[in-house]
Amino acid sequence: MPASKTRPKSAVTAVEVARRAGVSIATVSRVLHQTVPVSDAVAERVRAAVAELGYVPQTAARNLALGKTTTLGLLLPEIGAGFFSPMLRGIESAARESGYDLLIATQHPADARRALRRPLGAHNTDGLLIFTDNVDAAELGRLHRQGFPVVLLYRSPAAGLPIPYVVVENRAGARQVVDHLIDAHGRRRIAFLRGPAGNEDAYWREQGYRESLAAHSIPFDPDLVADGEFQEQTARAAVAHWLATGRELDAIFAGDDDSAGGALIALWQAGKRVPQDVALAGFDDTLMSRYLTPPLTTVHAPTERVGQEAVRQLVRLITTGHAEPRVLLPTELVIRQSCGCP
Amino acid sequence: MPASKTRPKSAVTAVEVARRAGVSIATVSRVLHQTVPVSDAVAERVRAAVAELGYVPQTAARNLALGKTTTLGLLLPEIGAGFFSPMLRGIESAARESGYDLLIATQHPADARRALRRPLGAHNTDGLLIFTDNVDAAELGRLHRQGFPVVLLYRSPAAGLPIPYVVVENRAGARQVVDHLIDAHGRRRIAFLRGPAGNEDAYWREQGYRESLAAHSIPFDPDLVADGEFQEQTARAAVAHWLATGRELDAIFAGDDDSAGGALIALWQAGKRVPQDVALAGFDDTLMSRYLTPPLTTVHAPTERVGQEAVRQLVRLITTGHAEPRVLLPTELVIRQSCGCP
DNA sequence: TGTTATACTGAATGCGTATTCAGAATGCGC
DNA sequence: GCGCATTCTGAATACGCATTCAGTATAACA
Repeated sequence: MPASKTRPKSAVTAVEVARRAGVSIATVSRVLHQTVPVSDAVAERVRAAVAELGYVPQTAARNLALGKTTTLGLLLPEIGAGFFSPMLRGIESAARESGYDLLIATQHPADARRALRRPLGAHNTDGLLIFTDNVDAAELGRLHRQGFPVVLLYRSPAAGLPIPYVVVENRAGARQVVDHLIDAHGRRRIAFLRGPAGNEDAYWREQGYRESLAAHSIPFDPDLVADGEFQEQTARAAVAHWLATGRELDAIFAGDDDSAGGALIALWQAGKRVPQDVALAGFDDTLMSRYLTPPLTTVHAPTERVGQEAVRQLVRLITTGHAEPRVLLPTELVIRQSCGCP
Repeated sequence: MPASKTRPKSAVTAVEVARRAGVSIATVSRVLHQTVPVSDAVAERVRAAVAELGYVPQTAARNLALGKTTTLGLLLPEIGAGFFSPMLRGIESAARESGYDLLIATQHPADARRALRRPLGAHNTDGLLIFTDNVDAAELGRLHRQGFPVVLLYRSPAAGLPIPYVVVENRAGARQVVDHLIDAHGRRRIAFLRGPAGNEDAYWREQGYRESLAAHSIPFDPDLVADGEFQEQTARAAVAHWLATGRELDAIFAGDDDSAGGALIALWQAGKRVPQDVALAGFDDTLMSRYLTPPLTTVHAPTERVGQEAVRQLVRLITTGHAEPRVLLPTELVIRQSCGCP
């Protein structure tokens, strides 16, 4: 009896249920899964035994026999960053609706050994939702080659890898806010707080920004672009620097709401009025944005839906082998007061 | 070959590694787990085979053989409520450090059938972190009787159940803020926005509030207490009602930051200045609180540490069979401007 | 060189469930 | 009342890993 002392003997097994009901374990299984008709009398006896003993099939054994886990893996860069909350809710609810459990793991930047120790939860889950830039293309390629179901969130796969992904309309959203700043409020010196280099959201938001300027014949001015890194502190410093060096600007489009918050602080500290002196807009529509003073005009990203949609695609991929190659969710301009609207 | 068509044949098993390395599966296992010395030559061959084949032990089989899952279950009432973010981060990081995976589930109020279908992840995890009021005492008792490791978060077990739990110093924290409003700012008509009935945090915060009043010989006035339900909307309505009916008050202690946010909106809409006319304080120190105008004086709840500590205790319980019956984490007064401080 | 201790290794077994395959019980027609 | 089709049911097996038990080769010693 290997490991007999470490294993809790309390667990009720199908054998005991079978003995109690006077049948074989095969019949127990049949009653539980309704796969083959079982005579009423026997079924009733089995059900009674199950109830009395409080029998619950052992997940590990079930997984082994079935060759699947009914579990979805979620790989995040770090947890609890505020931004993830709605996404997590979407993922959790969609997973539950589909009957899947949710296994969460985070991948920290300098944590390569973990990937070695347990390659991304393969064999541990039926599929993987990946939302992190720290999984390199090679790793993704490996998973894909093995036919392991993967869906990417907020990120497209490296060229050539046909891995389904779910993203939001960053470019169009950015285009819309900047258009609004120009068209509705007549701003033309619009600065941009860029996101982290290599970040896809950051890239497309900048594209939208440039596109809007171009459409309004406003020349792109590199002096009006700085790195906000999607971080409050960095953004604050960048804006403070602009103001200290007398940079002329009448609006700021922040790459995300966090950096918008930082910009707001810097503007306030420099005695600039928002939106009178400088109009401000962000991106994401996080919880915080409506609590800022003035409330932040921003672009709503359907984060919760991203989570739901990703789960939906992943489940499709697992069950049917096919999924939408790319799901693009619309963003929506949310007008509050920081842009100058009443 | 049962289920041969549903099971992916791609998975590399220990048998293949063994064959390739010219050894038995026993030796493969020995090399991987370093339990028994293996000659260098053989070990090297095995390691090479593992690398070439990309072998990863099948979790389900491993769990079955070992009788444990190395996974912690987390049961939440609902996910992504902002408040959970830091807690989740604490839980995740602590779990990872201890080498455990994290399985997340939510328990929705009217979801009794789920509890029947799969009783709380027993047989699925090695232990459970429970943070919800929807698990009744009977269910907890059942788990405890089975010897299944459970730790409660932000909640104490029903009387008599010796289940370890982790909570924060609600009473002392509340006492401190109210003391501050009275001592530092001379407020004496201090209203209280109570949390949900039956919620433990809500209960102890009210106790702290009453205690402070009593210590300052201020009579408790039921007219200055209303249900904020820890919700912005409800709190806003309650405060609006107070103001509309001319209730006299010079300060509001909100049971949590969300209701403080609601109170702030109601005060602002009624033309009351904060903190000049009415001082305001909250509880929790959520991300949002420093973005309010004026920044919210509140009580910092060490939410992330609660998560970490709960995991630590749960792991102790799993590995040693014992844990601290009760962990009480300190809160800390965070003074910003909404109370009247400069 | 023979003997014993030592260091490794492989065959066999158990974990608990789902499923297959063949056999037992039941019902039907004649 | 017998044979045959039809339902049901149980024994056996596979899933993949970890472990035990019984070895076999090697080194140490006399």
